[in-house]
Amino acid sequence: MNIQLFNSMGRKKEPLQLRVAGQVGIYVCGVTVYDYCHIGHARVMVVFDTIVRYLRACGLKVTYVRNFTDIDDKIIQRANALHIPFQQLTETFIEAFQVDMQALGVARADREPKATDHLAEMQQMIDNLIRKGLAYPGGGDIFYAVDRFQSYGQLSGKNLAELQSGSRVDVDTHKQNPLDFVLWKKAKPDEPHWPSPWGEGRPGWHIECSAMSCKYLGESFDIHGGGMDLLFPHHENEIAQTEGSSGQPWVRYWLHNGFVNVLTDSGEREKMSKSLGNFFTIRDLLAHYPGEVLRLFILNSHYRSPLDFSSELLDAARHGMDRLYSALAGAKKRLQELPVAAAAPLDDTDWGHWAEEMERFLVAMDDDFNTPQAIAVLFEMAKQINRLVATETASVQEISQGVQLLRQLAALLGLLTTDPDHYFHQLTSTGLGDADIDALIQQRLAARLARNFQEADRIRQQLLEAGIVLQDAKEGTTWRRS
RNA sequence: GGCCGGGUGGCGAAGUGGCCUAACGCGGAGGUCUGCAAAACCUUUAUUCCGUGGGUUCAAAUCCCACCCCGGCCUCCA
Repeated sequence: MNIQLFNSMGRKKEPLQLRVAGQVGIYVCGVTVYDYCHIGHARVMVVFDTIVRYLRACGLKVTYVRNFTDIDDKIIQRANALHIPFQQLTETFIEAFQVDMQALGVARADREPKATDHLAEMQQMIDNLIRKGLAYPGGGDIFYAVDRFQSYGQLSGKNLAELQSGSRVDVDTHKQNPLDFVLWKKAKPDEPHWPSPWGEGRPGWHIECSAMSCKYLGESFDIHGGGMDLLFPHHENEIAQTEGSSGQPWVRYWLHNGFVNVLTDSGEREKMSKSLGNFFTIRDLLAHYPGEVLRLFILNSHYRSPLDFSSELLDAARHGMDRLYSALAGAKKRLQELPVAAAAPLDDTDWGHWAEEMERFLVAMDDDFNTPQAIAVLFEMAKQINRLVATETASVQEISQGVQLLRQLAALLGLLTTDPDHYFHQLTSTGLGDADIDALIQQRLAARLARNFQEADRIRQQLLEAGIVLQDAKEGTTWRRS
């Protein structure tokens, strides 16, 4: 293992050196559950899912923690607007999140803590901060005093003076410094609230990640991730809270993924976000594209780069995905069945002629998780497999080994996880069932045998209009959705 | 205003000092196969132009300077 990763703290690539050899703790800021997730959320989840898969493939014991923010202003607003208890709202969208993630092939995290289950831990940390003189009460709220935390601004590369001069925040009169942030909010009427030593209220946003990550990963751990927009102020504040409270260095590596942009009607590109209302939900997209296509779309750009979203680009990703599965389909036909991916660790297997491909894939992933380069290796393998499949004299073992490695590497990216037949047959919202399609194929076969090509072409055209593409081969005709 | 990123072919996207006359994918063109197709395969698609202009170097898409443009953060946001 020779992983280099870009640390937002310091803004440069560094070798991954773990606190405890062979073990990694990783915390990723999850979603606020008041609405369906959009493609921007999909990006974070897919990116960190891939990183976790890769770390595990490298033989590391990973503990992955991903939270749900299930109490905040927007949740309260939305729940009030719908006249339902906020828990009902958050449970609905936690459930929706899980469904979406499964479709995207995002594995469950080892821990998926909710903020409202950790009030005690948060209060403990706030109490610590007060006792250490880093937090103070004001108007019933508890604030963090940023200028009492020495290295405030280190992560985002800002200093307090710069921040203040550009501040757009309405200054709360109870704050000692405009940049101070709230740890505990005094309850307002009609808001959910919990008892605390400082009166009824609810936690501020930043404190949950500090409290929960420490609970499940300890007061020091290896990797903390999230979207680029969380870098400031969220992660900056998390550091101030956690290190302020524990007095220890907290996170070793900060990873931030870039944004998904959308093109506006006027052709401008802007960040996709809930507040701008310009988002595409994962759910809507899954109605038109298999989850793996969304994954390929996301991973075909480096995780730190901005990612432009459009349906044309998704179509291109689907064609690319089709190509990979076509190679599998061809090999399956030739081998009669697809080899099962071996359970053995990647490095221990003798991949014969394919050793170079594996090496290139691993080198790409080692370099700050360069998935675009890793994907390029997959496409090159697909091409070689296609070539071998078309060569009468090719070694069956070589094909088999290639397919096995291709699937094993692709699986690290969450790709090629299903059977090609299933892949090509899914999402045919044509009204035609498999049996109908097969019947039409039989009719067409009869017409072809009778050399009635006009009728055969008519049936093919009929199917095409229903979204089905036929592929004639010596062994028979197969179909896939167009 | 401050602070970060980024500008690579028709599109997306790697590459960040010599293997770059620039990976990979999508799209396009021609061909093989096919009754015709589709898929696949072969050939081709940036030939001193890697935003613009300077500079450093034996050598730059890659380093430095200036400029232009785009995006983000500085308020909730993945």
